[in-house]
Amino acid sequence: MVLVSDENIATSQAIAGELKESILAGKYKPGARLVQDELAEEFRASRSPIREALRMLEADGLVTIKSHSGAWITELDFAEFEELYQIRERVEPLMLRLSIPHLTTKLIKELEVILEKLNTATTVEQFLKYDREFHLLTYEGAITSYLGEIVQRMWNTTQPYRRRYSQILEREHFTSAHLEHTLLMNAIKRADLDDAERILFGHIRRTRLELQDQTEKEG
Amino acid sequence: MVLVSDENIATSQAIAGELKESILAGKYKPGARLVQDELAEEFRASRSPIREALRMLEADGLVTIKSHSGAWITELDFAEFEELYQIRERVEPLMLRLSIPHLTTKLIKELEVILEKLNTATTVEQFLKYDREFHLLTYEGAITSYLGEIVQRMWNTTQPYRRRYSQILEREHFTSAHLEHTLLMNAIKRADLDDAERILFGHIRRTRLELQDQTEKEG
DNA sequence: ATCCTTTAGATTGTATCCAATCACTCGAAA
DNA sequence: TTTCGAGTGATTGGATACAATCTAAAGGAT
Repeated sequence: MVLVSDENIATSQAIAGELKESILAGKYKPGARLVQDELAEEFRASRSPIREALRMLEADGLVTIKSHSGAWITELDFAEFEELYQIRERVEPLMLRLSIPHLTTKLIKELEVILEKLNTATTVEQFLKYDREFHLLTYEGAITSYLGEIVQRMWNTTQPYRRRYSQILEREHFTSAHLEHTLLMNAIKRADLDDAERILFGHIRRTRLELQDQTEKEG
Repeated sequence: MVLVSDENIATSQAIAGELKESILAGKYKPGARLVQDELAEEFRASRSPIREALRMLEADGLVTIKSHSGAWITELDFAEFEELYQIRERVEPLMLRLSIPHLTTKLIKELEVILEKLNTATTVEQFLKYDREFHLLTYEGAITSYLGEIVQRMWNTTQPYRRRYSQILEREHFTSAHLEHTLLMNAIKRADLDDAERILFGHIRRTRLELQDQTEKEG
């Protein structure tokens, strides 16, 4: 990502960035409360920038604020998780379509490296990491103002749940994912927009349906 | 909409709400600067809640904040407008699909009343008003957490531009829209999800392409 | 004349203090 | 035993004061 936009980052932004990293890394669990005073002490700042940072994270969907009450790490029930996946099915293929024509050969090589790591991943944690990197990198070419935000936000909020749910999945799932990722990679290299869209749609949809099945089995 | 959620509204929220109304009503033009001190005076409050309100509006996409510099009413160039329409094409049909099964007969009657007004609208301003009401009401049945936000946000940010661009459109456009709205209404009454999705997709897409053509003609 | 640097004013960002609100405990009454 | 209500401590919301930063204008050098 070529970011030149903001030269002078306010501390509220810096705090928001660090907190975001922590949340995505799983330091805070969904539903965990964030107390302004504690955060202020942790970041050696007053509550003002903390409050602003929390608002920014709320916009990212990572934090939920309730007035006069507090801030919590956003928690999704399964219905909400499913909804986000349905949105992803519709939106990410578009993002991919807008991206592919602008992917450089350098970026495509990078994608192949990550795909290799993804296909040889042995732990769930590795799989999650490279899966995220791979997909988000395929969108790198898209020059967008809003779509990118929406997509990132969905990946952010579903992150802890992807971790949780992927432990349920059968081994079969990962081999399907493997095949789909390879097909996707080929479509990208051919710059076949329609095919790439179709594969990605199917990929996300299949994952959603499998999760649905598995969680129903559990009750 | 049945909203019971927040009992005790903070003043920052109240300010955000009022500002939002003003912006959508066209009081501030896209690109206009919002100075915190001036807003504070206008709302008889200090800058703290103003700053929070601006952050909330930023999340709504109505305002753009640049650190150490200021806040402006979000301004879209035509490419961004087009992008939002492309997202709408993908996302709103889904919203409609989720909504239709939960539409009550009372709501459907309401829709027919608005459709009648829409079809007999004589001014662009009337058309815009009833068009917005009609479409958003067709989504009323959808029980969603994120999708609704996304859709509302897109209607919000494109509002001033729909006004601007619809003055360019030929009379032909409005008759097409008329026909599509009627087809959509019928599909909704039949609860034909696939058909409704298809019609809505085409409706949004056609509008986008016509706007593209017209603006290219102008230069 | 143009470009760069400096400087003053305006505006945003942060710290601190006080007020408003919430949540929870404790106690009393049914 | 349960339920309701008052009171208290903790936490968030808002006001004010000060610091940091940006912007634009003025002046000097090339």
